[in-house]
Amino acid sequence: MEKRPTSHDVARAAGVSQSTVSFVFTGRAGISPATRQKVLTAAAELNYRPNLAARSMRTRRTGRLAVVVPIATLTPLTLLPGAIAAAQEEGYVVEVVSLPHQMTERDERLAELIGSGQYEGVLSFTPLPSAHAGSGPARELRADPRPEEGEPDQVVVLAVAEFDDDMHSAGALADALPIVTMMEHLAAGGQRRFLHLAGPRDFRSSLARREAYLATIERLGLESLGVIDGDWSGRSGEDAVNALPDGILPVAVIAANDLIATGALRAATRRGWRVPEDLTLTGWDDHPQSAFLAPSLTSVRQDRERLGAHSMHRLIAAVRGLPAPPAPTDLLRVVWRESTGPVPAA
Amino acid sequence: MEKRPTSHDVARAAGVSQSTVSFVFTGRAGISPATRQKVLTAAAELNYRPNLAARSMRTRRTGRLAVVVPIATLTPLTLLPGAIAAAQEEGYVVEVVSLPHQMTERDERLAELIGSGQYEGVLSFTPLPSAHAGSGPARELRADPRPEEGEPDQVVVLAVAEFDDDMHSAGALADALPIVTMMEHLAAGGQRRFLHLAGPRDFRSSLARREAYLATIERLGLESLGVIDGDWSGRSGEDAVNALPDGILPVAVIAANDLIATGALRAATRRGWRVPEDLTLTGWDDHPQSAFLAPSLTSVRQDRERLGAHSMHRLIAAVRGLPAPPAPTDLLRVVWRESTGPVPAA
DNA sequence: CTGAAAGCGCTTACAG
DNA sequence: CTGAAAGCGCTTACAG
Repeated sequence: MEKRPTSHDVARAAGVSQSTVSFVFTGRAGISPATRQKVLTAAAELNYRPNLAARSMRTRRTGRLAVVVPIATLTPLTLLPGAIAAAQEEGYVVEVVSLPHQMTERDERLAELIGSGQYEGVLSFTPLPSAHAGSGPARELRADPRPEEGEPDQVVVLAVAEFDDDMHSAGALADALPIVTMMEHLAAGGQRRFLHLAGPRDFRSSLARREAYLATIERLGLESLGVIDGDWSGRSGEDAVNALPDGILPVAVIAANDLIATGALRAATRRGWRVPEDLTLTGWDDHPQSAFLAPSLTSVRQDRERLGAHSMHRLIAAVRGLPAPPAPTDLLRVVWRESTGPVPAA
Repeated sequence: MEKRPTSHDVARAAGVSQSTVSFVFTGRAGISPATRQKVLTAAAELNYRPNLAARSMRTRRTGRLAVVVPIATLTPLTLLPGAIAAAQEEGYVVEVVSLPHQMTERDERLAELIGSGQYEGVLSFTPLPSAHAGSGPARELRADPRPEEGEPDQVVVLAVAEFDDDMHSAGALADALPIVTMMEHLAAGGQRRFLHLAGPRDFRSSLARREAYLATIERLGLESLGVIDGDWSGRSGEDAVNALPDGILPVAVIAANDLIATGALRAATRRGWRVPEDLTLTGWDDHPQSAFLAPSLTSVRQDRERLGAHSMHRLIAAVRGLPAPPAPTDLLRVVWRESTGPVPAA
């Protein structure tokens, strides 16, 4: 195993100075095509690649971004492929850092990360402690670009707490719009009585769905049996439906996610309620299994790849001091299935 | 925003030479406790942190590992948290790199990655092209440690194609053992007729389950209706059960994963077959929804966090030239539920 | 259009 | 036990 060739080696082989080699590789203007070609040929021959540590030392730019993920939750991981691909396209490398669960440790680790000088930006898939919101060496960005020029040492920290800010900025309740769509469809089909199996109150996505439900009940003059709080789990859906009194059928159940809906379906089946004749049911997330339940579950599909890519583009824009890119639209789509009766024409 | 302090700044503040500061931070022996303390105090005051790019340039070690994930598949992502945490504990930083789907592009990108000099090791969650197996600047390691000393420039590339090698090395069929466990239990309960809904033949995990199924049929002298190939999808499970002739009940269906099992359950329900009375059913993966199907699905739970951690430890051992750590055991556990009848006592 | 030279912040023999 | 000095491989004014 020989030593890696350096720009000096390339320079010698090409018969030019070392700085010329550097100029070629940094794409600086003013190198004659002939020289450029000589350098490139020599470099290819030697299998030369610039040493990025050395470059980073001079430029004081690392080209690295960190993505912070909570170790316990897997859901945010599904955003990773899109985010990573987006960063790679922009010439960044992304490191995934997992944060401890315990609050104080977590804050420490995060502070260390931000202060390490290793990253130009940090994207958090988990809510940030308030200490990092707008103070200290880091700033939490919402939508505004970096205000000042010429301070590449500033680390941009961006929390993507479920992308709520962005989605909300795209129009009130935009992120819960499918709830409205589904309810309107069911109401048009004759459903008058609704029930919402909600997620936890401390998730903004959960709150948005709840609000969309309530607003739609109000607007369309429907009857609501209420909102039953849950914790995203199948158990909470099952318990909720088991606790329902007899004689409330027919009812349209709007669950906050597929897991809750699956639990609800299980309970309804056990009680001998027919779906969709007695009870219609909708979920959210479109898990792979949902299409194969009996009956198959109407749900909402999210383009998580585009969502991940968008969040990364937002971070990179902030790092570069550019305005935030527009939030993507059409990320959500209702997938109609048997649990809501006849499938409407697309 | 001031400049980051350097070791010179710390030296000046502590009244020692710059090399002494370096010695303290690299943990070199032979620094008096008093001096050490002075340096540490000054460093803390200035909020000094060694510049890792500079260090990396001198030491020629990057402290960075890459994890390669196929962009389209999310399953391997569930191994990430464990792998990342393990690397962090060992003092490495891990970058996640997504590979293009197209074969030739993919190989190029991988070669570039390996040759980039940026990583001390590469862990692949996707099978590697054969070109990288044992030739070129990279080596694919299976279980043997790095043979030679003193060549830190060598990049260790480790493919974790479903961890098959490792699992197999832990004992033949160890990774499909739960299939045996489940079949023995069902046979003990009186089931004589079995059917296997398999996954694709080009997955080693799928093959192992198939072999375990066939071997157990043979060993216990059971009747097998055959093995029906599938593609891991719910559709393949649904189609398989729909295509079954009448009059084969009772039958014990062993599905290669939960998705196939969910499709099979749907079809069985549609045909009016009672589960578990007429047909018992098992899956694999223990998806969150599986516990809330009606009936709930017996499945196999994998400790993916430990699996991810193990693969990372294996890579790190190889990078350091140490022997491979022993493969973890007890990573798989059968979760008994309604779809196989009365739950056995734990 | 090209080159000589300084310097980014460290580590590490080497000398004391 | 501590320090002066070389050098890792680059980028970038500066001079020609």
